[in-house]
Amino acid sequence: MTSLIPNSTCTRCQFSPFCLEPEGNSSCQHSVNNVVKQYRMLKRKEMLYLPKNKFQNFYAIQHGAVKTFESDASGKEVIRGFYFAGEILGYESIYTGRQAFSAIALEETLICEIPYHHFLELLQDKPKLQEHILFLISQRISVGSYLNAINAEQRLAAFLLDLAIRFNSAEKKSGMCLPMSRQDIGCYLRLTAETVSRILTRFQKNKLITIDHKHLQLLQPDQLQQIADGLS
Amino acid sequence: MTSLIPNSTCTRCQFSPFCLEPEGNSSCQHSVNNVVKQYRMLKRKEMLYLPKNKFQNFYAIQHGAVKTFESDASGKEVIRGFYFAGEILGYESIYTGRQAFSAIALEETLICEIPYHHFLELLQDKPKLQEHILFLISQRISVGSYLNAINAEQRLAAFLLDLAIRFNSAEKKSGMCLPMSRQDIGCYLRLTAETVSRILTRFQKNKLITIDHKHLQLLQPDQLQQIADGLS
DNA sequence: CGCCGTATTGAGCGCTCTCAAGCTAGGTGG
DNA sequence: CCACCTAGCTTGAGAGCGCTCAATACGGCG
Repeated sequence: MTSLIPNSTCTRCQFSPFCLEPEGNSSCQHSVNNVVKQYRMLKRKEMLYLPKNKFQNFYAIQHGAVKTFESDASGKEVIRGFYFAGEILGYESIYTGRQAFSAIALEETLICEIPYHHFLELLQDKPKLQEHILFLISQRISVGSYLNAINAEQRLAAFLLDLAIRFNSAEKKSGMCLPMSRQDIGCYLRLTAETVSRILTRFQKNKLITIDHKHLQLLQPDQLQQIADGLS
Repeated sequence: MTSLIPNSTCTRCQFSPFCLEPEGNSSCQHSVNNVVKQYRMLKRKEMLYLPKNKFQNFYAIQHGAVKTFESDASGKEVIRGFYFAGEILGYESIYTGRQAFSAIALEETLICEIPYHHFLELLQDKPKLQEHILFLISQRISVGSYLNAINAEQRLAAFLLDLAIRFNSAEKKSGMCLPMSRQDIGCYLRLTAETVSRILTRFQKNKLITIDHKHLQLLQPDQLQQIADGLS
């Protein structure tokens, strides 16, 4: 079992209560709870896992980005989620015991691998942590609730706002670098890449954002929120 | 704290591991774990809780049906979920500590009220139950994944199949009685009531189902599955 | 019986998709 | 350094699905 070396990402990782001592100083000794079995560095487009694989690990993203997807019966790719630094993959696979989807790195990505059985043992030892995992999975249920919005502008505006929240604040000011393609965004939002492109262009014309290939900056988040809420 | 009187629904309730003894006989003594604080009988259209209410309880449905919904910024009702006998409400509210939505009975409904803090205490006492709650919440994440399907027929076919699975098997053979309106189905599936009605009529013409007001029977579930999968 | 909420059915329109044609950026090789 | 290539992105034109609006039918209940 690899010792965890806490770093700047760890402090904003959803799993930090499981890895780090509550009183841990930021000069970062090894973690007390060795829940991380190993690290994995993934190159762009490298698979993290395949569907039907046995579910054995949670994966925490240290840096980088991952998408999960499946192919529907007619072969079309459906994106189920994007995951960024500090976020956890795996919750949705607990109940089947199998990976529900495929997961692939969108850019160079460092992953902490956390065996589920280690994790359960930790919960047994420290029942106080139970509440935290229930908190996290509860949160996961609401991810992407904006996908239900009726029209394309609403969904895309909500998606951009969601990204801004999930990226770290430094990136928010100067602009974010989207790790996924227009196609990916479209698959996630049930739109075509063309529609995504058209609406991004429209948002830019209306001075709501600047978009230059993968570089995105939100100029008027409040206005985007209005659109997301269906108020304009 | 009201003693739980296990009945036929309890055995197929998602929370039975928390209420009933593993070795419990079916002649049904009182439960050993008194997690149920009280029962509540709701009339049709009676509210179970309001949004922003403090999250304090899980609710298990003994019989009946409940819908959760919210009103978007422009005032339109958005249905977030339907819940039937044996299912649990509340998972999505753990992380905010507030009810995310409104919940209302669709028909006469009997509810078991399970205080969250009692529930957590039980988990501390019996850590083996941890795995079960993780299992259940994990399952909850995938509910309604068919909402992402592109077209109306796919979503509605998937919805009907989902209902058939969640209704008990006796009802499946003879047909199910839909507790919700066309409008509700539409709100849930991002369709208008008119579109729901038209497609149900089309399914009936094609001998996939019989539909007579609230009485629904699936004649060709396999064919519906094909439609849900986008294969026809 | 009459009322009212719900469901059905029809006609026309608009949003988003499809298909197709450029365009851009980045990489490769001469 | 530039010509070429490719993948991804943008932009346009036309088509179709599902929405809107409206009229009608149905059923439960007083």
